[in-house]
Amino acid sequence: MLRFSKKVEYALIALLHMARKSAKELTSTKELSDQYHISLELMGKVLQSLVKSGMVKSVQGVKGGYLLNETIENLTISQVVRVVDKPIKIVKCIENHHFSDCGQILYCTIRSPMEILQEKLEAIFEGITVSDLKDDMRKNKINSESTGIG
Amino acid sequence: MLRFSKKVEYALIALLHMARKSAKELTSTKELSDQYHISLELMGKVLQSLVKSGMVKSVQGVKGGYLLNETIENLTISQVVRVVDKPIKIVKCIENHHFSDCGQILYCTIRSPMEILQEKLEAIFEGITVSDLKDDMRKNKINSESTGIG
DNA sequence: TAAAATAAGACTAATTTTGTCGGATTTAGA
DNA sequence: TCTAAATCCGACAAAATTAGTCTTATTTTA
Repeated sequence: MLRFSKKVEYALIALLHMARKSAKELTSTKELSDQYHISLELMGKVLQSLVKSGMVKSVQGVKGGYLLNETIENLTISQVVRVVDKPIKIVKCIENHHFSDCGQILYCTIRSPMEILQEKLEAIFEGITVSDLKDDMRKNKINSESTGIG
Repeated sequence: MLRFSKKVEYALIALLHMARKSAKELTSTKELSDQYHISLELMGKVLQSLVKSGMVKSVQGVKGGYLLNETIENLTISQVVRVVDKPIKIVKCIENHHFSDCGQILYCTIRSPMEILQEKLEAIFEGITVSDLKDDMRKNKINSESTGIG
């Protein structure tokens, strides 16, 4: 229906992988690339954007690698998507108010409701942390349903 | 962050347009194409898939056109997306259980949580009808937040 | 019969996503 | 000090998806 990019998948896999290690243990690009069959270069780039965003720290040189800089409870899916992809909107016309992309005012019959939908989606992505992924989210499922957060 | 295809946009615009007319008044492809600056052929194709799905009826020949077949309260965004796009999943590996696309079992560290996320997203799309779009969803916003439906 | 409309499939173009390549920098260890 | 293994980074290329076009057929009103 709507799909995450590979970059997002790879980022989540990498973060989860690191989260499952001890706090000081490094993870290399090659290790992730081998274990999950991901292109070394692509995996590297994704990790580099995670570094830029401050989510992970890098250690350069031989025996270098990456480690989490944040507690995984603080890392939301929303942040990850924003960091490795562009912060794309559900429809183009709500992106930076590009009215020029709309044929005319009437085109925007759906604009306002789409903005609200966008907020709802973001609320979901902000409500899920990497920690939830680690726990498989299952044990939180009933709870989140009853609270209406998801 | 995640984007609807143009087809989905066009379908929603078309359905909304029809919903704002009287029940028996026809809407032609040209009318929509002109008013919203949408390619005639593309708009036509989208309308044809709406017909196939039973959401709208078509009347052929001169003075033909389309009209809603369902009450807009019954038409959810989820249905519209499924009809004009493929029912794409948030990650590929939960689509028809294509395990072959996963490098290995461990690749799927994120599979199970993604399935749950998928369910949450679908719940949102199923919770919004074309009728909500017509009403601009604003008046329903506070209500839906408190009920947790959105 | 002509014109205006839907129906439908094949094809092309544009865009986005995904992956590759080449080289630069950093650093541990022999 | 040299080498190897790692991060870093930008440009490029390939693949996949999306968007749009073209052509032709069919339907139906006037």
